[in-house]
Amino acid sequence: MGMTLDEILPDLRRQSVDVRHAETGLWAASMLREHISAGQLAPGAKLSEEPLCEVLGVSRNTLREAFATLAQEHIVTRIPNRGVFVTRPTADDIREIYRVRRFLEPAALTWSTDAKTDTLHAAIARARAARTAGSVPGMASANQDFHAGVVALTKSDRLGAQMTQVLAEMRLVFYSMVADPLFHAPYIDDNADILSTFESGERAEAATLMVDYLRRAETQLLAAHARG
Amino acid sequence: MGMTLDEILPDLRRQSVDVRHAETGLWAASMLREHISAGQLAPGAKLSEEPLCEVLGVSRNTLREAFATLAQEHIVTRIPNRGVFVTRPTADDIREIYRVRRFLEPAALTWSTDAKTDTLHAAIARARAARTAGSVPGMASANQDFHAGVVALTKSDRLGAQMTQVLAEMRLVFYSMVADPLFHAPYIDDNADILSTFESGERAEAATLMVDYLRRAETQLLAAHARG
DNA sequence: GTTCTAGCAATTGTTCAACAATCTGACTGA
DNA sequence: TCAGTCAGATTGTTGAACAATTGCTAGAAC
Repeated sequence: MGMTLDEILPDLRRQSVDVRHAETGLWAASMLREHISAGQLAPGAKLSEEPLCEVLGVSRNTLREAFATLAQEHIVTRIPNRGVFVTRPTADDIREIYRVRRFLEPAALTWSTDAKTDTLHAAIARARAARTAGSVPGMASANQDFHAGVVALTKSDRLGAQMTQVLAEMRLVFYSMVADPLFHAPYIDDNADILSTFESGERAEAATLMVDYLRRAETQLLAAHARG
Repeated sequence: MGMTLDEILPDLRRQSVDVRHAETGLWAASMLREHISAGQLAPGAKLSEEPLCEVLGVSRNTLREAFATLAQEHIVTRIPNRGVFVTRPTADDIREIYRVRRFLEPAALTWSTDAKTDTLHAAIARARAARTAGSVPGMASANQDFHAGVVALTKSDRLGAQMTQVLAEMRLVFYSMVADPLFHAPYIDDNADILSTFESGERAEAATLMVDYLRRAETQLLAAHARG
């Protein structure tokens, strides 16, 4: 973590100057969001204003607009007069994340009017492929796609956005601790079970399975988090 | 709508200068949020930067940070190079609001571990009192308290925040049209039914009643919105 | 009279430079 | 060893400046 921002973020600078006379703040926010989600900016890392302005090629005021956006998404934590840091999730954060998921995902399975499960099947297939290939990031990504897809069944932009946000925080949880590389592996079949139960029309049962799955995952993550 | 900001917002100026060397942007945001929620800034109203800076006693940069916050809450709508306006909810917005509520509220009734219903009873009592007193704002406010209280059963800050946000948008919906003064009156008894069913332990039935209630309310609001 | 266009004024988007407030860390003196 | 204090760095906020965009208006063309 002793690397400078220039070393970590080589290609962050805005290429063309005329990217449009509006939304530079949102552009900067999405840039940072991307790099944080990809793990290039680890939890706890300090985002100093001046170096970041330099790297991004925006002014301090614009950068602060970006910080305001990311802080509201809980991706970044602002400590007054101290600075902005990539959020390092606490045990309470993990509990809150799963609290949200235990309402959102079962609700989607229970009351969604949509039942197009193509993307869900695709996500599971991708997860299985990643498992046989031994790709941990692949499994993690496919797993997130599955659960994002479940909430997408609601057809609600806002619930989808909230889920996206929560899943981004999940990535921070994984980055902030040494998680078991095989964490996702056993859950792939759980997802498949949930999906087939849902497709058979037993929605209440699918929701129950989902709650159960989420409880187990939470417990396991909290244990790993406690270990360090 | 031809009034100037100074006429509408007489007491918005920051009183003491030393309110603390941090969070001025959040302070400005909450100031605007309050006045919008209270209806003193009607949907569609333009929030020009320069006059507002004058009235609030903050700089344009700080005000823009506040705008970024409010825009993310959908309280305010930003049109590039045109300005910031108090959101005027569309029919689609209403549908999205109720889509969110139809997942959040039944989910809270179904899977919340908490069952403390004091605040819910209190809200219903307040609604009834407002009804006999003929106070439309009183009924509206008590009704919102009830439904916010339902989601509060989840004990999740984020779901609570999302509900708060959605209810703020509901206020904008009412402000942006001539709603039937008796809109809330018949729903008070629905709320009471839902609560007693929930307390009897029939959670699934309570959730069903809630979904039904929300569908009826949505339909009625959409009709009113279509009329003008 | 209508439609199109050029150009001007007003407003937003963004940057820059400055200063105030606060934190950090190191140095001091018991 | 341990408080106190003092400079240096960083954040919070401001005001002014300039660039880009929009909307309006006054004519020009038909």
